[in-house]
Amino acid sequence: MPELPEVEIVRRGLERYVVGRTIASVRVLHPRAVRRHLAGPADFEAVTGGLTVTAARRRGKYLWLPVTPASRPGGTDQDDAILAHLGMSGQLLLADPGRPLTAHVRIVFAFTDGGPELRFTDQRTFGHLAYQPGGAVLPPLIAHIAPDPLEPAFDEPMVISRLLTRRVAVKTALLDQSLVSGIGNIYADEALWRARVHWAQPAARLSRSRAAGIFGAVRDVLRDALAAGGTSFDSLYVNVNGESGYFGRSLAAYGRAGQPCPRCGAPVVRDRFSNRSAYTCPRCQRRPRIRTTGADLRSHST
DNA sequence: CTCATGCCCTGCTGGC
DNA sequence: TGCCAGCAGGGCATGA
Repeated sequence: MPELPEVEIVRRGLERYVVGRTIASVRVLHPRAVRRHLAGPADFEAVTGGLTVTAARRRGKYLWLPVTPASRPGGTDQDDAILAHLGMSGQLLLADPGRPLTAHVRIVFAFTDGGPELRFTDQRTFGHLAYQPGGAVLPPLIAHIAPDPLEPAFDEPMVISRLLTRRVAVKTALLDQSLVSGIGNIYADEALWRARVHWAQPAARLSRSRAAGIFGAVRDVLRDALAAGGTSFDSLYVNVNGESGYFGRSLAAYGRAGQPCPRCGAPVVRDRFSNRSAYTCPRCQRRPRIRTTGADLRSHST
């Protein structure tokens, strides 16, 4: 559920409320939450205790906190980092230390100032944290994650060139985090709706200008969602203070099967798309005559 | 390298 | 009322 805008909202909360503070102790309450920290939960607790958080960074849907020994404030590019991915239902919530733990709290960070704890809460446990030595600039675990459309390193002409070699559906390519990061099911559908391109359009059959239109729409929808505080369907996605965003009411296609397209009024259609869903306006987004291979060939309207 | 598939996980919903 | 199937879905391992 959390995609780039939602993760960025969380990052800003961490920047405001956690950066500059020193971790006193860490408790891992569920080992799965640190499954990618190969040395295990006890090691995660041991290595993170006593460190000062110097920044809050993000690429795509990943975020990380560069840390430095409390004795050496400031931080350098060689510092380590605590990497986080929220998965489907992960939250990083501030809570006063006296407050009882809510359901699904997986990791608790307490700070030396005695102020609010940081609690990694995750119902479905698809999210995870890991300690990344030398990961301050770019954690090794995410070296394969491509720049996202809102960062300076995003090279649109290069990404379009790569996109145009893919024979999969354009939506499949947009969801490939090694091509472009930060886009999930919601914003892929919303961007394609804005660009008037059908999800099943083979990427390689797009014109370069059409592809540029898609990335323009991607940037627009990500920025709009960010300005609205992100998309929340329920209490699963919230910022560090537990507050919901309100972009959900601005969605044009995603989750709106049977409801009128805001542009032309035709009922939005839901298709099966590799064990997920794809929402399109059947009038604004014409289905390609030639379909792509594999799962896309077998997809069908419901 | 590209592409497809299955798995991880819990809570909610709808059908019977 | 209870049970179960289906759905939500990001990322990674695996195999072709």
